[in-house]
Parts: sequence; C-alpha cells; structure tokens
Amino acid sequence: MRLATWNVNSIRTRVDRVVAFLERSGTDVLAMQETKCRDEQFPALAFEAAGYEVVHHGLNQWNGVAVASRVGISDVEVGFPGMPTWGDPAAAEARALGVTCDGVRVWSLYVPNGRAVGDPHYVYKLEWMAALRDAAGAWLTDDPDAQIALVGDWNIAPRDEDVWDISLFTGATHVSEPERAAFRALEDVGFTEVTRQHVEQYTYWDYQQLRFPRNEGMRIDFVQASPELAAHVVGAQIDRDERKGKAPSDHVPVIVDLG
DNA sequence: ATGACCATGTCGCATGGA
Repeated sequence: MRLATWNVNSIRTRVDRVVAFLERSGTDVLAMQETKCRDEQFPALAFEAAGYEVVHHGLNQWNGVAVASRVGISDVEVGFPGMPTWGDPAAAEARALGVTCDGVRVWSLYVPNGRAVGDPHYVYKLEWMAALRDAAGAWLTDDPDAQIALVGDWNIAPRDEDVWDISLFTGATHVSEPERAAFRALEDVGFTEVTRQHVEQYTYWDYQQLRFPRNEGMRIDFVQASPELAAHVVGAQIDRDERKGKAPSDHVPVIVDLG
C-alpha cells in the first residue's frame, strides 16, 4: 500500500493538482491537512470520480483534515481522546481525523502552529502534542500489534538540519527544545518516524523570498509509525515536483510504501 | 527555469500561516 500525507493549503484551490497527484503517483491513501473549508464545501466529487472515497472534517476556513482512500475507509473518528480545545468559548479545532484503511489506522494530523515561543498558541501546541502522545500510547497499550500511522504537518523541525539555516531560527518556534521533546515523546510510547531513513529533503518552502528556488526550506511533515506498521515500511520519498509550476501548495507530499 | 507570498472571508483589509 502506498500511503501519503500532504498539507494542501486549501483543497478548493488545489483539488485538480491533488487528484492528478493521486493518479500519477499511484497513492492508495492520502491524508490531507489545511483543507481550509467546511465539510459541505469539500470537492468530494473530484475524488470519487478518480475512484477514491473521502472523509473530511472542517469547521470553517481554518485548519481542516481529510483522508482519501481507494482501499476502503471505516471507523471514522473526529479528534483524538483528550485533544485540547482552543478559544473562547473553548472548542475543538479541525486538526485530527482518524480512519482505518485496509487494516491501517491512519490519523491525519495538523499540529497547531505555535506562532512564537511563549505565545498562548505555543502553550496550546505543547498541550496538544502531550495529549496526542497520551492517546497514541494508550492505543498501543490496548493493542501492541496495531498498525497505526500518525501522519501530517507537525509544525516541528526535530533536528537542526531540518531547517536551511539554524542560525536564523534562534529563539523561534518549530525548533525549540520543548517542541522537539514533544515530538520525541511519541518514540517513548513506541512510535518511530519512518521517512527520515529514506528521505533527506525538506517538505516545506515559504512562498516568500525565493525560498524554493534557493532550497531554503523546512522539514516539518513526518510519519510516525507503530512497531507493527514500521516493520512493513519498505521505502519513503517526497514529491518535490509538487512544489513547482502553477499554484503549488507550500508543502509537498510525503510518501511511504508499505510492503 | 523551481522565480521575487498565498489563502480565507469579503470587496478594503484583517487574519493566519512558519
């Protein structure tokens, strides 16, 4: 099975590109983030015409997560147990969607940005990551053999080499030690990031300042796999071509092949 | 060329992204 994750930065702007990617790449299951629309606005017909079922969770023009699959979708779950809320009045945001596709539990995740170290959004980000660790750890405790993929835009660069110039990120969000510790904490409960051993490239380049032509990017999109799933990973890649041409997302697809 | 922000709602400009 070929599994991919992609922050599409608006599915309505990008739907033709996304469906073309699915058909060209032979992706069976695609987790999407930042769809930026409500459920009734999601262009489901384009996916269905290409042979994919699609499940979407979006509440407004912010966030939004989805999964498209041509190998079935079942057991849809909106948000994970204990997921923190945001705002006044406090409400869950559209940042997590769990589905089962051909025996693999896939979570499409859009981790809060954080904005700046110390900002309330940053505190929320760390709480969100801690709650995810607790929930995911409990899933593995309940079923150590479960095939679980936590995929998406983590908004964390776990290593210095995951940004083009670490000296420009002093004191910035995405590279702070608490964020990196929160990412590593998933390893403490049994998960393994499975793309790094196969991929060295960035997954995101800002639209501004020629970041892409200069390859000044960040690596913030990852796949955390349970032990049973990690054992089935036979390869991983990014599709750098998806950052080129007309109207690209600022992120590229991250692809994992399961044998 | 891989090229000098882009998306939303709303219609002049605020908000969010990283």
